[in-house]
Amino acid sequence: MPDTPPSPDAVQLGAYFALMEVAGLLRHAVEQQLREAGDLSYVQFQLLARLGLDSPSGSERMTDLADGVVYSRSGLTYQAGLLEKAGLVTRTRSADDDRGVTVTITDAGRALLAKVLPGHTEVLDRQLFQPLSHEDAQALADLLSPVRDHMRSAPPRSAAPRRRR
Amino acid sequence: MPDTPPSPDAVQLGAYFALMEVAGLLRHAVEQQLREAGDLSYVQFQLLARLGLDSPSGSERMTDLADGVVYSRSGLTYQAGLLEKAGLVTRTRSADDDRGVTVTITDAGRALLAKVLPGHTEVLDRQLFQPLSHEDAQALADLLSPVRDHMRSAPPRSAAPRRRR
DNA sequence: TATTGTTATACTCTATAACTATA
DNA sequence: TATAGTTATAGAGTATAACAATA
Repeated sequence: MPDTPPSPDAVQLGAYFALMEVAGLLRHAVEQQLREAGDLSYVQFQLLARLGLDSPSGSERMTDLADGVVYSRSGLTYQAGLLEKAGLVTRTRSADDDRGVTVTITDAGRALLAKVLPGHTEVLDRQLFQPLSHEDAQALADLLSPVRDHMRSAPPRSAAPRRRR
Repeated sequence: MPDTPPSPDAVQLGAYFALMEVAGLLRHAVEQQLREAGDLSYVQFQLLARLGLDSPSGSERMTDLADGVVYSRSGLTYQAGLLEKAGLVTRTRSADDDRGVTVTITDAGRALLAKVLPGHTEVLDRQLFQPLSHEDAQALADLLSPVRDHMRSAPPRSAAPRRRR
């Protein structure tokens, strides 16, 4: 009897393709909504949501913001620059480490987030949650949360010239 | 007692953010592997996989290829052009409809797909499936398949000047 | 008239490498 | 010497609109 092969079988491959297609279609849908409702890209929304919803202080360091958004440092600088130019965040030197930069969401940023969220959740309801019961949503979160934690802790070993954190 | 609100609650929002982050991180990881192993973008891999793995004939019309890959027609033309230039697909006028174009994967395309897949599944094992049991993978596929079907049938109502299909 | 696909074009985004400044 | 962030630059990808050809 052969060992259980380590390579994904049909079920795993199916889960993978379904995951990627759903996420891709969903991202496309919410990106349109965000663009129309607030002239935001999805990445910009992610950054604002992280500052405005996840962070108690509304502030985070550039390096910490990069985690989970998976960007090159220059890409984050670019996006933060756009948000700052739009008045949605500010950038100041970090208090404890003079090399660091602290990004803080502004009132305008919070206002835009609040303005955009209702339509955003509408899209989520229509596109993602309509075929899912509340229990399904819970099950989905329970399945994906450990994966997210695993991925965060096991970043793709790239030949990157520099490492984050 | 209030009705169950239609807007996503904390559980739904958590599922949504987990889904998007996992898919984003995973895409980033597989994109690197595809680029190194076969000089393919993820979209190009999706197109080749659809032709080489899903389609029995190895052929599909441009319009059908656009479904599920969520592109503008011009974007699909661009990607198909790249694949054709690389000798991975051919484009011919469709037999039944002279307006249509049939895209067919070549032997070289199948060979590249075969060359790239082992490393691809390695990344999947390491990044996505390590924290998931086989039953978890099955559950994930079962949860997401109906969502995918729903999304395919309910495309984002865009103000697009033209509609697909 | 509607649909299929291509082209031209402009724009957004991302990554690499070089650079500055601080730890 | 290593880390935080910026800048310059180049390349890939995407969308819009105008277009040609066929149904």
